[in-house]
Amino acid sequence: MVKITFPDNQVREYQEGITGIDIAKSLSNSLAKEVVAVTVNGEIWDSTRVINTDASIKLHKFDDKEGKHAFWHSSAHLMAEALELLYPGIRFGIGPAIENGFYYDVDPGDGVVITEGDLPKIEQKMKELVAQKSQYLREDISKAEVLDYFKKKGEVYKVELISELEDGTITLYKQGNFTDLCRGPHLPDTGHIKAIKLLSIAGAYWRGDEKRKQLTRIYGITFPKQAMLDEYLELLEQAKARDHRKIGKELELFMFSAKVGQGLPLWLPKGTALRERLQDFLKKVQKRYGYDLVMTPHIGHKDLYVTSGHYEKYGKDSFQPIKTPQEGEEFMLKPMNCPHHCEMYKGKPRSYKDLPVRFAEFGTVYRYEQSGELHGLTRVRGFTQDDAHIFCRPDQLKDEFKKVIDIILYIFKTLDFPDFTTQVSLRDKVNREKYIGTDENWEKAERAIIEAADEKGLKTIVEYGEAAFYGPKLDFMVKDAIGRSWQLGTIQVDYNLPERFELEYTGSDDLKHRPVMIHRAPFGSMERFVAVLIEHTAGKFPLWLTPDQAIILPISEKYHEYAEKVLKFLNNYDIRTLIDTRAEKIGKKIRDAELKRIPYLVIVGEKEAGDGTISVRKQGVGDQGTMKAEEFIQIVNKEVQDQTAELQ
RNA sequence: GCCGAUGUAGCUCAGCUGGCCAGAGCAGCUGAUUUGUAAUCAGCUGGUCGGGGGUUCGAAUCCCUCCAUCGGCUCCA
Repeated sequence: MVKITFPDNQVREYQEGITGIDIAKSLSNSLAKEVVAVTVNGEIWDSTRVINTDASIKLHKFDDKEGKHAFWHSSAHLMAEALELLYPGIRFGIGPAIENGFYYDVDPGDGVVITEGDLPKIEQKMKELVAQKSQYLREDISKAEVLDYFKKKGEVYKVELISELEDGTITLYKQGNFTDLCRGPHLPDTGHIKAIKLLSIAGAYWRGDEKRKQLTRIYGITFPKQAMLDEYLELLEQAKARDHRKIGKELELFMFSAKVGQGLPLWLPKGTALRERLQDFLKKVQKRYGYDLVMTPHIGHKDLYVTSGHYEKYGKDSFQPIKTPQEGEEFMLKPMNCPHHCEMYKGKPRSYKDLPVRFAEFGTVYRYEQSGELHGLTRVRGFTQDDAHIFCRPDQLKDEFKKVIDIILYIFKTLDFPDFTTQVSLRDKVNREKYIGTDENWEKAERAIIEAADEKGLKTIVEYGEAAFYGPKLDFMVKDAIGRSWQLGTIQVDYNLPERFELEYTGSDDLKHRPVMIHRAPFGSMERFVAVLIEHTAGKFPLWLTPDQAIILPISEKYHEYAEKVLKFLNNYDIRTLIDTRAEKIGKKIRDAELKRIPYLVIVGEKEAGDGTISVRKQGVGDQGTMKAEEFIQIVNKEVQDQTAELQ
């Protein structure tokens, strides 16, 4: 007998040779049908693998992370089996489970191209294989034998992978006629995979190396129930409907022009109004936190970036320098604001009493992003950072860091991003040559960040090796309304630039000291943030931010005069109001205003003109009844105040 | 930059196994209607079929090339 300990510490005895599935069966038959994997003493196993010792276990269904992983990984194998049947001679790279589904990188062979049009056919073949309910069989085989097997098959990618594994036994999984190198775990059989959707196809370099062969990556997702797939596809539809590129066009917020150049956003009047309002908001917050607003030009002398080190690191891949016609002096489009700010810091002698110095700038920068990487407003070649650089004494670092965290938390709160995660990026534990600065400084900075985050109650993930070469950082990822994560704000400690620019302050000891720099951008960039805000709100911006707060809809031309009066009145009270005087029926005007996501629709007709009132309709909600314009102004002001409460 | 796909009116899309003057809906304009909470009716305007080159008697349709967009890869100060 073996003793099996369950997650709730309950212990039961079973026969030796029992499997996860058997244990599940002993609890309930329905559970047994759903179990896809089992954690045994901390290791994830197939639910069909025999347990011969005492063990603590946890059963996994599709609804937990481990279960999904096994499910999708098995699905990747299933797809591979289908591909091998459809494309004889196909070679396989890797086929992992990912956050939403799985993919497999394949080399279809010379001259063979798999396109999206082929996906239904592959899906169909997978469904046929599901019907066969082939078991996933685990085998331990010696490395030499496995190598031999894959070599004979001509699986060059697998051979490469196996060669790098340690000697000894290697596990293979086999289902039907398909055998793959794999650690597992896998489903008991293919019959579990009830719903299949292959989503897209893309090129992917073998082992992520652009110098190596580009394989074909096929993305798919599967579920144990058709209804779950339908739900997932529905979510994708929703995401599509929220696409900031689509909404940005519809609401006339921004546009692109091939003639102006790719990746160079043009902010239309409505988008500009939105962005200006966001910037005003930030300016106000930053002013309160002791920032000084500065402005610097869009270009800078090449030497500036040679000094900062950026020229060496990024110069080759940037927009190339422009030259003055007479002297041939080289200037670069500003790729970041910090070097300018460093020069401003150097503009006069600084005393320890002056620190921290905080320079904030909505600085527009230009970076040569690879053409394939451009994406709406989230990845562009010209963008405006909500940038600031704090120059402080080392002893002020932690406090300054905490203040920046405060700003970011406040911004997230005001803009209604309640759900976010943070990541502390530290030096690599082993490989330390790539970092500049002394060990002492690094340790100080890393400790400052961790403590600051901790004291602010942030739950952080710590990632080693993710720090920038010049210092550790703290990144903020927000979750949007439909659960997607977006990387936004960042706070970075920098020992590099103060060194390179030889920044100094005079200490109380009358000696020269080197300040520490903090780079921080709560939004990252205005472009990126507006994109995230659009996707988060689906274009229904909060009242205080939205370009147009209300629109007056006269029932007919007869009430235009009264409507104009109301318009003037509302605008006088700073309610951003439009009017729709088209010869359309009220239903049409309402529809169009709703589609434009205008928060309040003000309807005026005979009744309202008669007794000097307005009829208010709230976007997405409906009729709010009749009231005096004064009353409406109060409602709007109250809502704006509530949304920006702590700002007052 | 790489792989694959796409590019037809301001927008969404049809036509694309080569062949009557390239179509529809919405938007726009004009007129009628004077309207009560998500699309009033009629008429009209509008297109170098992404640009260039080629094949052909004939190209939106086939080929080449460039540009842009989309999905990924790589990159991201």
